[in-house]
Amino acid sequence: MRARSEKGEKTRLRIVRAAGDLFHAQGVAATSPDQVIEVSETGKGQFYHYFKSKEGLVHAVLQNYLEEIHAGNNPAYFEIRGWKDLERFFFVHLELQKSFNMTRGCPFGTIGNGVTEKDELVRQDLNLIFEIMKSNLAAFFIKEKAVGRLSKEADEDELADFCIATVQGAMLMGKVKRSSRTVESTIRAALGHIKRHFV
Amino acid sequence: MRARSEKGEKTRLRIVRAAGDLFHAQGVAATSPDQVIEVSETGKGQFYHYFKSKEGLVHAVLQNYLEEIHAGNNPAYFEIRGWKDLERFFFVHLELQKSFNMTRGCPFGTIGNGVTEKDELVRQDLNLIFEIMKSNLAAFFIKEKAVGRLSKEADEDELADFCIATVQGAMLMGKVKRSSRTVESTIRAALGHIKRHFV
Amino acid sequence: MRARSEKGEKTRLRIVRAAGDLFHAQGVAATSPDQVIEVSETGKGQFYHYFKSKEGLVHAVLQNYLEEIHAGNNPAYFEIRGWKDLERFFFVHLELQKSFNMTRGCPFGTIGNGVTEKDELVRQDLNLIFEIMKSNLAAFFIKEKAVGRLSKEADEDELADFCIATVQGAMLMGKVKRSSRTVESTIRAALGHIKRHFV
Amino acid sequence: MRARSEKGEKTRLRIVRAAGDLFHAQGVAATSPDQVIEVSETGKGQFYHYFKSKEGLVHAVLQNYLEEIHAGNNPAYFEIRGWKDLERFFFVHLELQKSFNMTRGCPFGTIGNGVTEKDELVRQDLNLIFEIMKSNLAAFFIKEKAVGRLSKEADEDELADFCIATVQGAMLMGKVKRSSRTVESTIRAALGHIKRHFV
DNA sequence: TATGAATGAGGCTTCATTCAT
DNA sequence: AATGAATGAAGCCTCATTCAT
Repeated sequence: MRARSEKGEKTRLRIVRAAGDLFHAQGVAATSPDQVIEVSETGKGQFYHYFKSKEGLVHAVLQNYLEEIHAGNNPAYFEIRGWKDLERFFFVHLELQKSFNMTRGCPFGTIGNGVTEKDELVRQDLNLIFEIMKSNLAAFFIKEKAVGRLSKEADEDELADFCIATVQGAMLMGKVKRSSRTVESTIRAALGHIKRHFV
Repeated sequence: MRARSEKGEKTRLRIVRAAGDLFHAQGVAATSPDQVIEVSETGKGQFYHYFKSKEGLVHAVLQNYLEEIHAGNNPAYFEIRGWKDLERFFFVHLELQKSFNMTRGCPFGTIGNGVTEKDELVRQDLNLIFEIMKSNLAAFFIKEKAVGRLSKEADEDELADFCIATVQGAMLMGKVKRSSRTVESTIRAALGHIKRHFV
Repeated sequence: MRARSEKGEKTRLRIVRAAGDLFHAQGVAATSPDQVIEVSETGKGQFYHYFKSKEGLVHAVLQNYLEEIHAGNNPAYFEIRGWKDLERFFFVHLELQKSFNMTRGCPFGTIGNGVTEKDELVRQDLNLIFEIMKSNLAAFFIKEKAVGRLSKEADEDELADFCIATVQGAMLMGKVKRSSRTVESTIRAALGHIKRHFV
Repeated sequence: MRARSEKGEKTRLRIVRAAGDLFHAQGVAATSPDQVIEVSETGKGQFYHYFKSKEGLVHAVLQNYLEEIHAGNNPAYFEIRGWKDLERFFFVHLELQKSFNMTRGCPFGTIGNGVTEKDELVRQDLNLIFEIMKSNLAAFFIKEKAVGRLSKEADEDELADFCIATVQGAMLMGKVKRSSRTVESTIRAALGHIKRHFV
């Protein structure tokens, strides 16, 4: 029983991981079940055994990211406890991008970009992920305000949204330019902007 | 002669416009030549008469944007002469997005996000467009610095890149959230950041 | 298991056989996958499930001929043990052609004629088939020489090549002329030539 | 008037020559009007101005060969006056093939190979060309018999057909093998066979 | 004579999914 | 859980031809 379900998990995970990587590299629309099947070394039947459709797979990939985030297994998501962590939040994204030679953007941004009006489910999945990211950032700002390090006028939610948008925009530009330069300068500018609200 | 080329141009333009809109709405990967053909009300053969491939069409669409920009026919691209124009630069993007009920991002960002390593040509086209946008913004900052309104320490190129990345990120988030709220707050934050460099 | 692979084999074979016949009738270039699909009564997907491309199908058709030859199931390929068999080798080809009312040539010659520089794989497949044919003929000549019935001066390989070229040329002319007359006379001349080397 | 028709002739000829070469290289079925237009550097309209269809073009190409033959401008067709000329007839074909690095067969054989039941016109064109070739060869044999150099039992027509079939078969095999070796040995064998009928 | 726009059918291949074992 | 056969729509592109100028 154990062995069987373990093996099952493994196949499912293999598919999810292969799909996640392909979605990140080429986007959802450009990735076919066949490709995922090939990369994950599974069979056609297994694919539709675990996922009811391609959209279901996108959902599963996103769920998997969520689980990683909750379990603290995702290198880009960690609790932000201090200013250093905030800086790390920005630079961890740059490093991710660098590790792909600036050929990819943010996995979520890439998926989000392809979302159309018929992909409502996926859009909500992404929204949730970004909300969690935002809460994490906002929580930090709230705490900083509580201890008086962050100006009372600062809106913690807006600051958090600003961080995320800035990272997304920077990564997108980094991908188009195939260069980390402006990613870095944009990140530094964003950090500079936030710092101004600190006393 | 005239008439002929006029008619030809018309068909070609119809295709380019239909494609531009579809790419903006669904991304390049999710848009098929057949769809473009249908929307533009052309024949299959005409498509490949004017464009050697789908990639060629993407290139043509981007070239078309460039021409619009150069001719001053693109509502989002105008010379930035003063602070008001800079604000307008940001808000014009938000208005564009609103006009599609927040279901779309930036046309260039959307295309850029789908770019992979094999779309080098398209990537360069986009790069050029963003470079022109950047020059436009940087020129404004340079002038402001010259007249002493912008701090000497400010890096005009970095400020320009920051504007673009910020707009791109904001629009992407706006699309995922289907909401203009954070787009607006992000834009305001960005403008606030830039203002700080002004005396 | 058995049943599955049997059913699979059946579809695959149906396609291969339909393709083999169409290639023989019209040549490879004039035969479309769609035609093969229609004649074999399969689905579009199945075609590409079993063959990775049209060229792959040509390869498979040729492999299938090879298997028939090895298994002794091809009426045109049988071990040549005596002079009667050699005559039969020639006339079996004429009969094949007659059975199609002189509208077709040799299946291999027809495919071979359409080969271009980019069809290297197919060319090699054909080469192999002709080599096997040649070995069969050469083996006969070697044996005849061994027992002293064939002149010592005769080159067995050249005789074998002569047989094959002669059959190919005769069939091609027979097809163009839509007549068996010159096929027959050419075959007789070739046999006459070979006989001269026998004592 | 002159100038116009001359220019016209030139365009037509350019198309015919380009087509002839492409047909020889890839066969008729694999050659499209577009390709011919491109290679001949003409326009679409010109193509259908001079030829009513692709089949019409094949016909024109073959007519052009016929004209060359009649005018004595085709290097492979010359009056056979003696044994040396007969040898030359064979070797001129081998040389042609060698000049294409053994990647092509006989132009007529290649076209003939693709002929199907619906290409009756083309088949007859080819037939005519082969008949002319045959007459040329047969005329030689008749003369040789008349002067007593060729045995009375020899059938001049059959010998002529044998020559042609042999050359066609040899060239086809040469193309498949990408080698001149067996072409040469087959040609020599054929010449040897014919010589036997000479006294 | 010449150019090239227009057309629609078809060619080759992949996609997304379901089904049978 | 796993395999892979089957299906048909669709995707990208070329073909052969006609038409307008």
